[in-house]
Amino acid sequence: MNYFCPMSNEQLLRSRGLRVTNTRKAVLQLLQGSGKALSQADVERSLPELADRVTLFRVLQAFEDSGLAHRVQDAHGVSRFAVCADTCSGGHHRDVHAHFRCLVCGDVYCLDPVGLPKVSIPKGFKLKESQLHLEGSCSACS
Amino acid sequence: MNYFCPMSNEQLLRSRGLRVTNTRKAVLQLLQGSGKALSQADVERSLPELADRVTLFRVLQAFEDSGLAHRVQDAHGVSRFAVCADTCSGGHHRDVHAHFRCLVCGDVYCLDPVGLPKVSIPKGFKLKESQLHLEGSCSACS
DNA sequence: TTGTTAATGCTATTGGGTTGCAAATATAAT
DNA sequence: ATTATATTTGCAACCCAATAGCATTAACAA
Repeated sequence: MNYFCPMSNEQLLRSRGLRVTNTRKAVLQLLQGSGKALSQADVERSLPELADRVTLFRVLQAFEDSGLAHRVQDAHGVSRFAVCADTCSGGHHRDVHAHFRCLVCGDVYCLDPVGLPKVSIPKGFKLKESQLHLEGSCSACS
Repeated sequence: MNYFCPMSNEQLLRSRGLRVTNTRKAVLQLLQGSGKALSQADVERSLPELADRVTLFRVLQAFEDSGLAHRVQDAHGVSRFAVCADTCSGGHHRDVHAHFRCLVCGDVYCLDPVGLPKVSIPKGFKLKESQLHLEGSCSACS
């Protein structure tokens, strides 16, 4: 069991086959430090002058592709990114993601995964992944 | 009990406080006839020359606002619209929507509402609505 | 240190979503 | 039926997220 996993951000990036760059380290650190999912615009605002918009776009995409972070859409359909909870244990992804969207401030929070409710899927359909989206107001906006 | 409800589209529109126009009738009929949720682009493709883009945008928005249809986002965050299942019984909206997104063709299907799985919401958070998104491949794409 | 491969910056484009305002039209009032 | 009023529509214009192409730069391996 791996109770504590002091892997550095550099190791983390390398373990996913990503080269270590300033931009990636900074964005990864920002995502780790934030308790919520961040949009690209959030990153640009938090780290102005860090890198070009397109670069940030590709960095976030690379994080998703490599399994370092996952993508979730806010109430407006804009992509937000959050580091995966099981970062240390390897590429093992969860099947059911749960998120809470605040309809007032727009913030998106990751919740603990939950069990999939009994749903009857039409014949011939293949289920790959499922997400639960809860909407309402966060503690600050309630 | 209202086992059969032969309300016309015009009555349906009027019952929601919407004026009856050609565009609204056509879009409503299209949504009713389609087994899946349609994006504005889908509507434009199915009914070219029917109306201006902005008008379609507002028609779909009016349908959502009035409770005639509900909005669901596809895998790319684009809004899609589907007529509410309980059209006849009035404005009574369901709390838990379930949808299936096909990751291959992008189609979105409405599923029967399901019970909400037990989720622990952080303190101070207020839950208003919840949606379950299942992703995979539909029968045609499997 | 050098060669190879990946990452970045810049420019430019696409597409969904959106507002403001004037013209057209559905419905209510007469 | 006619007129008055409140909605709806069309058009032009705009914002922003998402992305492709390509030359340049930087990371890493040999």
